[in-house]
Amino acid sequence: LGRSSTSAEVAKAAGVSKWTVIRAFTPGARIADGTRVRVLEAARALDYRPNLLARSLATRTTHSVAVLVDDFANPYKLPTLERLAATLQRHGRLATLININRDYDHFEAIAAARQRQFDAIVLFGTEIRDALITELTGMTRDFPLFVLARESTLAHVPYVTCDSKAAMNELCRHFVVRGYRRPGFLAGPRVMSTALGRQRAFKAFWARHGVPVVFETAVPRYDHSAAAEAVSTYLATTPPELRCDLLMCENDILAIGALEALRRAGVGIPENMAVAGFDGIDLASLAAFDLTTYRQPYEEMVDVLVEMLLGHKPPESVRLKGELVVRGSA
Amino acid sequence: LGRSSTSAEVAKAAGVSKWTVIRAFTPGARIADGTRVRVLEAARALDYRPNLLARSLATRTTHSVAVLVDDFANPYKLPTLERLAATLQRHGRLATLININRDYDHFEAIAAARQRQFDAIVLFGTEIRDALITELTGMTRDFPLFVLARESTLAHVPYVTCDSKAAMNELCRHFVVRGYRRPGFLAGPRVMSTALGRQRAFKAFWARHGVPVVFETAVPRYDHSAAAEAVSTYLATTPPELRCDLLMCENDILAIGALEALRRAGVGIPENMAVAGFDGIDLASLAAFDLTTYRQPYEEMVDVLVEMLLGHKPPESVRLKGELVVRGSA
DNA sequence: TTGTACGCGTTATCAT
DNA sequence: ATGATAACGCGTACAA
Repeated sequence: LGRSSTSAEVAKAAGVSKWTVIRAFTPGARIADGTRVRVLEAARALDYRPNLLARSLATRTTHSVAVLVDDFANPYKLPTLERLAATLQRHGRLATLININRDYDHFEAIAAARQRQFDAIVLFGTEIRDALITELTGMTRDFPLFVLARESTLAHVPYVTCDSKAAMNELCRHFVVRGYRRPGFLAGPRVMSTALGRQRAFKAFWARHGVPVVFETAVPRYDHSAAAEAVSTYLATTPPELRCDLLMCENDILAIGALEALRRAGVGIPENMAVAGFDGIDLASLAAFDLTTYRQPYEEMVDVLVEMLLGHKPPESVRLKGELVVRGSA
Repeated sequence: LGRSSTSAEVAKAAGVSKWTVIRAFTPGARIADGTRVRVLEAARALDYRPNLLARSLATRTTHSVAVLVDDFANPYKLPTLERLAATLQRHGRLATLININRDYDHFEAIAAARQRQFDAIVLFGTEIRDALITELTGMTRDFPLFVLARESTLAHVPYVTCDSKAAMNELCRHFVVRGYRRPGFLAGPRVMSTALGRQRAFKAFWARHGVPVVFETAVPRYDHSAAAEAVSTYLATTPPELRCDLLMCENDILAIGALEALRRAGVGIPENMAVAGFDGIDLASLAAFDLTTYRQPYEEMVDVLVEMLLGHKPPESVRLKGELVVRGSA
């Protein structure tokens, strides 16, 4: 990226040794004010900037973290990525985005991250079995791996997520107050869904209240059309009196798909069937959706994650509380 | 990221010199089959992987590119980022996401990218004056800088965009056929809007047809609520008979905001006012929006960009054709 | 305060 | 085919 000058060149220009140049750029290094000024001038003239690659090779730290993502269909990932990148940047770190897909799996990603000497790896809501993580990280207890927006059952792999239990309790208490008594749940892909624990918390709540969950289904992708299809099928195969009166969806995208199907079928929302989502994506507030949802505290989640990443905070799994957002759909 | 072994360690284990170890990992290097096998065995036992940092220092190429983004409000950026990351990965490159914002401007980003020896920089739809780019890249003609989803007027800075002129012509021909004769345009922030050239192309079309554009306004952010507000104001201050009968919005997010305001005001869509967007985001297809739009060929855009990035294709600015998607809103 | 030697882990090139 | 030397640009430790 453009031939830049080296410390040796600046040294020659300033009439000092290259190590003195390094010192001029090292905060808190013992160097005479006079020479420092002279060096900085020469450096500016030559547009010198320390080569961070060489520095990393020497210091064994790259100040860059790998962020693994496998589902780009959910809009909430965008502001989260934005916040994550910004927060890391504020601390002098850079985030490298690694797309996990059919052609590039977790193995390859982690191998690449190791070879490139990343300081840490963040699994951002990726679908992966915990056993696989253990295998990938080679059983190492101090492998700098963090999970964001998903739970892990591995004690040595800290995660930061939205507290599903607290969220579901708050949502369901609201549903109870509103008089809903025939709850249903629309889940996403099994592995991911399990790691989120939302369905579990949802069922636990109603079980405690002695209310049966009358409908449960899972769609293969976090995709509004998949959700719409599932709901359409449900409506087509279930007479109105047997249907749920409240459909809790695992995330907002699924909820939006559900709304679509209900509207198409002429089912009144929320009179005939209420709908709620999860995440709190920006678009949920549109009148077209008016979606009741639970907002993930993604800003705080990112902040906590980065603190752990930087070692400012001990690496411990954290579940953060979000915020119930009541709108017209439920 | 976990202490990995070095070529020297493998060398000792295999009873050869470290250069022989390197050779075993260098495709097309002259090495005896026997020793190669022996080395690879030792390497596997020690879980050796070449340190890409050291390699980069020696080869002066990092195989990683910086992607600068400043607006995360537009959902179409997510699939584009997904594709960009995936395509680069397929070629052994990694994409580092740099968030441009109030605290971290283009200067800082490009400085960081240079210091970290990125192979190239991609400006992904960022709002920036061309003059500033020249300043940032130090007038260098061969600075590996590319612009995605935006036009640049700098001859030495290649860009890849959706052809605004072709797109607007296609959209407007459709509008003409449908009988719309009072066009209006809702634009985004000025600098960015100019670089997109959509408004210009829109006006040019109607000028050629001798039809005046009866409404033009710009909102300060690409944000649905800003758009809704602007449209509400327009409706409040303009009697129905003076209003445009077609509102072309610079992107889908603005269009969705416009739809919101029109619905709230009880304006019939498309009878009283038709609405069209641009980008072709996934959600535009929802019945709640049913938005006529123009789909950016983001897959192809990314592919072409990466080809240029890798030097497989000469770095030339390209305008690609997208696809008109006619739906109920216009 | 400043200069020197050496190491970080690889690649390129030359000598054997 | 293999080993040795130099170089990539910077950091650390130590000597002057």
